[in-house]
Amino acid sequence: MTNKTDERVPVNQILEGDCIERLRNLPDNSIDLIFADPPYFMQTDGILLRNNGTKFEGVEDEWDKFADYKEYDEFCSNWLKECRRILKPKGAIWVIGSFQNIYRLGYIMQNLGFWILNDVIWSKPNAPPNFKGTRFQNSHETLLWCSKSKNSGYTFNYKTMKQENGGKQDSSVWNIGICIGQERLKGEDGKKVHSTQKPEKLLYKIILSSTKPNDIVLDPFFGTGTTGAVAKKLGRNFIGIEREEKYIQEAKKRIDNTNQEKNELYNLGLEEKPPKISTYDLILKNKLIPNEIFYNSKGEEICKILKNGKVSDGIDELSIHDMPEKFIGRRMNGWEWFFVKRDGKLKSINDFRYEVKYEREN
Amino acid sequence: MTNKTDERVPVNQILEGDCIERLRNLPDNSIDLIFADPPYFMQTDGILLRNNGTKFEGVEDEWDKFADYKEYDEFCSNWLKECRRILKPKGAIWVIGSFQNIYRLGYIMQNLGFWILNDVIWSKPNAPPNFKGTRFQNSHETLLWCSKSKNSGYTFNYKTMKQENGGKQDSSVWNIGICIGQERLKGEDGKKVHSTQKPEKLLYKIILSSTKPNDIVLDPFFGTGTTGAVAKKLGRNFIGIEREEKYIQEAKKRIDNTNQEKNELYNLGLEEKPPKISTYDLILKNKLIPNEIFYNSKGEEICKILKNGKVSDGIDELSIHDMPEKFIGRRMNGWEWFFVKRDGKLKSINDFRYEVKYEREN
DNA sequence: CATTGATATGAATCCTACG
DNA sequence: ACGTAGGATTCATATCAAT
Repeated sequence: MTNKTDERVPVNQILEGDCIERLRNLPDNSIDLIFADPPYFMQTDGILLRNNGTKFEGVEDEWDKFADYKEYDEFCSNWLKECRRILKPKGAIWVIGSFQNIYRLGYIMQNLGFWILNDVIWSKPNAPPNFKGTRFQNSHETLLWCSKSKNSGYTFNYKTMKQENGGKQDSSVWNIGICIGQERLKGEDGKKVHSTQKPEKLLYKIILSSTKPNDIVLDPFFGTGTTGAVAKKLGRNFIGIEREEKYIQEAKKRIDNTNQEKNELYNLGLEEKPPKISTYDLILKNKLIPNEIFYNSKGEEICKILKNGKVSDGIDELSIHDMPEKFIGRRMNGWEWFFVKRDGKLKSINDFRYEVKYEREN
Repeated sequence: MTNKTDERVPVNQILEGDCIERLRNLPDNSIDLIFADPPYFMQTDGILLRNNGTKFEGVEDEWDKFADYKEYDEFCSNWLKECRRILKPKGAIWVIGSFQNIYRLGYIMQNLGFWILNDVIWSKPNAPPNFKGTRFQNSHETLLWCSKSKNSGYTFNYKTMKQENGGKQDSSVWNIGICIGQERLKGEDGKKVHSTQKPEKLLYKIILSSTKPNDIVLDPFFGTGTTGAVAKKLGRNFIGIEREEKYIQEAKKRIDNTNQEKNELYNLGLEEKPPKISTYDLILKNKLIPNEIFYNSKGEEICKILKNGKVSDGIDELSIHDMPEKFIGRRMNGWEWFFVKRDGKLKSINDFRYEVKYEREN
């Protein structure tokens, strides 16, 4: 099943030119996810030497220069407004920054109506040290994940991320190394192509957590196309916007050499909701027997199932979700709380819903 | 040696009443460090809560004063302005918040002229989970450490923090558990006094890293006085501002039951600079002999020391810091780079400075 | 081939006291 | 305020040469 496509939305392409102009050409409500890695406005001056006397090559690019906060704020306000316009109602945006700019971005985004879902910390185990010993080593960057507005929906593939995190709920602090080694794109001179290339693992978590297959992921500061490469691997569509020809060529080459990866996880099978089949349906299908006993997970007799699908403890006739409250003081998901006996063993009543679903489909 | 005290500054007391009013009564340029744990703005229900979960009482009966970002921003702008006014020229401020409010705070602080030195992540290994599985577990809070302005000085006890961090430069991500167990204040009913009391370890790192002994640490949202208790332990002075009588009583009791801890680390011996004794002084003291050879650490002959304290390689007469550039291409700390021979063994010229210092003091 | 050591480098608001 | 001289300062990882 593919998403509906809007012919005005040019997917899997890099749009060359000014970020704000290109955004203005995109239609309202057409993008599922935006990842934006804008200039940070680092405000460094002079040169920084390592303790061994070599020069640290930070960001000296023209694209990171702004006159003052006012000019930077205006620039960001403009591209963020366009981003919000083109997002689908249930779309979301991720923005990355560091302490130099992230407080500008967060403030502006809240004022524009974006709703922060999480701020995520990219903790870098291999960040450069503070050579001069003047502050704490700056070993993280910050990501803002926002829905379009306070009450708008959004995609979050909770179970998929839990699985990826070793079975534990994924948290707002991500430990990911900076992009070095083979992954770091280098030119013929052996120097890094882009001064701030992001690691694919970062984009992997972003895209996997908050898109569905075939969604459209837009990156208004595409650079060397990490967003495009990861989107392609995961079976999502991308749109890149980039001004500099040098980066565009590298990105095209990179994405052409990237293939979609076969991995069932990316199709979000873990996110599938249980089949909508009621206890009454299970009785009609002869999965549950009217008046048979419902047990809890410890094998204690709790109540019996009635032929109308409700359960009774001899006093009250309640839904399977309300009955647990009489025993443990709060409502529960009855599908996971109740068991019946089959061949002398406890069997979750939830299993029967999947059996019926399977039988229907085969 | 104690710091100069300003009689208008009431140290080691809790000032009862409205935060901004109390701040207004403090003199300009009188405080070394501020730690602020301000109310944060919960837009979900329109109620303003402290990070410790207690309701924040603004100006009497004006709850809706904080009904939107604008009013919250004004409140923060007001107390932050006062904080900046009362800070000494080389003073600094730490502010803690979460994603709901930290972007307001950071933006306002930058606009007021505060200069961010680091944003520090308090990563909580035992944070409560996201019960509904709707987002990433929010497992961190953010601290902003700022100097009064871009070029103002500040205190950073680099070597002390490096020592505390197992010999490695301390970083901007701090892994500290939330406050539980014995440390957690509980009322007579056995219930916690605060829902999210700050751990002492957090304040310990803040105060130890950025104050000197006897400095004055002000907390305008004092609560139950974690800042005061840790300041006392470390041999620093505190000033608390708190509006609620209940918390003032708890804080007083707590601080009275706290004692200054004896630990040489807190006196910042590690931060001491080498004695200011020149090579010329060492010649006068007969530690160095005019025209003797200076070696590098490999025992190679580099130059000779002249009677005026400069060194000469037969061509140039330079300082001990400039001479290494002729041999390895960059300036070095000559005190650590040069050696002389005594009893046939290499001896660092730096050792002589400590010898002279010791002889002077005894 | 495995191991060791030297070298290179990464979004950086990176010195400070004194005259 | 500004210039100058003194002198303090680095972590993880990849690569490559040497053993």
